[in-house]
Amino acid sequence: MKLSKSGMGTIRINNLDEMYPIQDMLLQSGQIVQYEAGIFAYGNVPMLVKRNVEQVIREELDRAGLIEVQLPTLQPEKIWQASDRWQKYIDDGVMFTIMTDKGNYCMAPTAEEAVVEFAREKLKSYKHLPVNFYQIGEKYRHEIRTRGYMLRGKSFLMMDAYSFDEDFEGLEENYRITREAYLEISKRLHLNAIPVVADNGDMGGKKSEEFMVISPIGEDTILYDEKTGIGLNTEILDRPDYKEYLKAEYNIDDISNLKEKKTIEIGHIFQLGTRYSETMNATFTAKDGTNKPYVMGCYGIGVSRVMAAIYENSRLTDKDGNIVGISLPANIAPYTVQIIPKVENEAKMKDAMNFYEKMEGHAILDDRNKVMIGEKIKDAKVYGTPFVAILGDKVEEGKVELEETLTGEKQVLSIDEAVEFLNKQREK
RNA sequence: UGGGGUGUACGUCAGAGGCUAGACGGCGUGAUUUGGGAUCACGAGGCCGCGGGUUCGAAUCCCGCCACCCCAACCA
Repeated sequence: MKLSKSGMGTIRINNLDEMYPIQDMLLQSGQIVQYEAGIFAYGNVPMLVKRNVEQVIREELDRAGLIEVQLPTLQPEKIWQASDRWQKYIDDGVMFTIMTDKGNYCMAPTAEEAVVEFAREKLKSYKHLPVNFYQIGEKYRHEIRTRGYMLRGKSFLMMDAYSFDEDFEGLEENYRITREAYLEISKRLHLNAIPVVADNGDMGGKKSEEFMVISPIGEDTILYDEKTGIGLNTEILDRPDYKEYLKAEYNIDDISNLKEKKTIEIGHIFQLGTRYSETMNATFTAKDGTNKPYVMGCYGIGVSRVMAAIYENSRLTDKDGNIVGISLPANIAPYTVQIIPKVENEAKMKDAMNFYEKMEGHAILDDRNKVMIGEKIKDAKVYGTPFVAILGDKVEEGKVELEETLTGEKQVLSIDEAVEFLNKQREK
């Protein structure tokens, strides 16, 4: 991206929101625009960050054997009538509906109905199972209370997967595989997600786990065992038999290690069973020739929420702890480096163009005229590139001064060395 | 949906009955500058959230509404 063509002026950040400083910075610098509570536009960089998050999720789910599909965002009333959730969702007020004289529709708040409709035409025999379909698509929920900018909006990007099995043993396996993939995904996103059993620990029947990332901006609270890394629902302590229960289920006997931690819920996985397949009459032919409802699971990750969490984790501070910018992880940052040439110096400008082209789309070039270099160096902190490269009078020709924004460490490299070094950073 | 907070310029915010509503950024023009948020000059930009009231006079006081934010609740 060339800043001279990006419409960017110079940016000065004022008083930042204490609770969500980075998202406020995105707002003040025009990288996101709020239309009303919970509805945002994404500028180039946040949009690409979100896309990179998607890509990590995609790669890990594909590796785990899930199949990507795309289900409709505009969903007809009839499939919701089939599962008996149309009126419930309207009464709850969470669904955006479109009523026309030729039929009623909703903007997908979730996709259990849509996926059952999708699967029933294909999965007719036990021979076609197991399957786990996933999609990454926009979801719409009329949240009465949105929260934390993009952490909980009315329109948000979600990865939602739905597994289909013959029986509960199959479901257990699909669930286990997806759960493992979730842990890999959270590692690659630099978010240490802890699975927490969501339903009071009543095992058997329907199991569900939330993936919680410890964060001061979290909206939930969990009990975290600092010794074992196990996360627990705070409601567990309300059980009369909690001591025995913790020992039996988690082998925890020292409760003093349990600490309350604020967390962000980035994902949730469920063993659904036959609730949807039965009500929607979606069946397959089993080995014994009888028709049986699918045994289903569903699995969600809040992609835009993950993006927001990554941003809030990427704050750049000065010696006094003031927040001065953003430094994204190199494997998520769409641009690895922001190149700042001295524009008036023709040789440096030529070097910068050369460098920019060799970065093959992974660099921002600050080629704006009439902006002083000092101002550019300051502006370089708001797009979150993990590195800044300065080509000024102080550096000899053919070389760049490369600074890691997070640590402030500087090194002088030739352009080719810098390209190689930066490309390697992205692999991490 | 219960409790709390805030609405004044593009942004952050002053202004607590009195004349033409301010500051600092940002934006525009010109000059001087040019490695860690330059300086000066000039300029554009406001129905002081909306509606009603009190008053000679309201951004300011009163009533109602709306919006946004936060806490609970719910969710990814």
